[in-house]
Amino acid sequence: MTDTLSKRRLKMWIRLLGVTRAAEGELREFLRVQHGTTLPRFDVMAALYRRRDGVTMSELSRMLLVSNGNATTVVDRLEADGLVRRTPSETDRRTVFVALTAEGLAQFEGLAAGHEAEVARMFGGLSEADLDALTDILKRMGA
Amino acid sequence: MTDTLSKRRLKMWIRLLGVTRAAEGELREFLRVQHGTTLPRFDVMAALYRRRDGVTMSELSRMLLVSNGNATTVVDRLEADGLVRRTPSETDRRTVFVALTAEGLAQFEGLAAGHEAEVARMFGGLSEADLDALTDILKRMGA
DNA sequence: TCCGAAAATTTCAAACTTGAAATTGTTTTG
DNA sequence: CAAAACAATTTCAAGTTTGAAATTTTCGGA
Repeated sequence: MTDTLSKRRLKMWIRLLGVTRAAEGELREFLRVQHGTTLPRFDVMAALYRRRDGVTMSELSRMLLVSNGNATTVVDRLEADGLVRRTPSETDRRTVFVALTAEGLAQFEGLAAGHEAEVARMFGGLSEADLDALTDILKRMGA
Repeated sequence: MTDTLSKRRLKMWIRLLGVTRAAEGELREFLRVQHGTTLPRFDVMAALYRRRDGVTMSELSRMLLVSNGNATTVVDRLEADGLVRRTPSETDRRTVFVALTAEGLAQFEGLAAGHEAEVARMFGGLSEADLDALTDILKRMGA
């Protein structure tokens, strides 16, 4: 007796969640042990590294798929640690731009190589064909 | 100029994380709006539904890939709401078994169908061939 | 047996996260 | 123009999550 299509989608989702959580756990441990930082802090810094000239708080929370309130607290902490800077917009007084400080940029560059190596290690079992197939499917899932 | 293999793995991971977080967000909203509950509560109840005769706290946190302390907190709340029951082991006084109560079982059965439908809806764009390919790759990622 | 290692769970502080409400500012529209 | 609608951010309470430490119990070896 084979599963319904709906049940197969559910099982796939459970497996996807398992893989993702396991990988997140390994990255969290890597960041904690090797660099004394956390995944949410890394995520914010990575987003700011990708958009070097600064993003608004709203853009940031959309990029990371977290709530505005969450972005505020993580940025608060990074700002208190001098890794990130808030700059009010000249043209719209509601808006704030966030960007890495020089110190934040330096710290992130120290993290990024290790992070990439860790990800490559975790998914080292995937061939290039696997990567192609997976990326293609994920693109369609995102749409 | 093509990416290194390592960079391609990183991009795949970022995409994977995005898809997973977006799907989690939709499920969270579904559970909140339609059923007044949360994802962590659902996850615990689903694990207990799958292992109907009960699991230890340690098994539970291993199944969900969360810390022991986290499992304790969520189970505490579910227990206070009468949806879950703790039973001390007869043979090992360190061990506690957790199981759904009748009320918890009934509530979960009301949730599960909607949850499955929601997952099926989110991933409706995937063909059976996609599901096969994805499941195969995810299995190898887990190992 | 007795003791130290290991195991199961809880406790705890700190951080993270959400979603709603509050605040402040901008834009649209009657 | 004034008011209402809309937008960006922060604040807040409640819940979630982690990782380490504490507690209790079991187990293995001298």
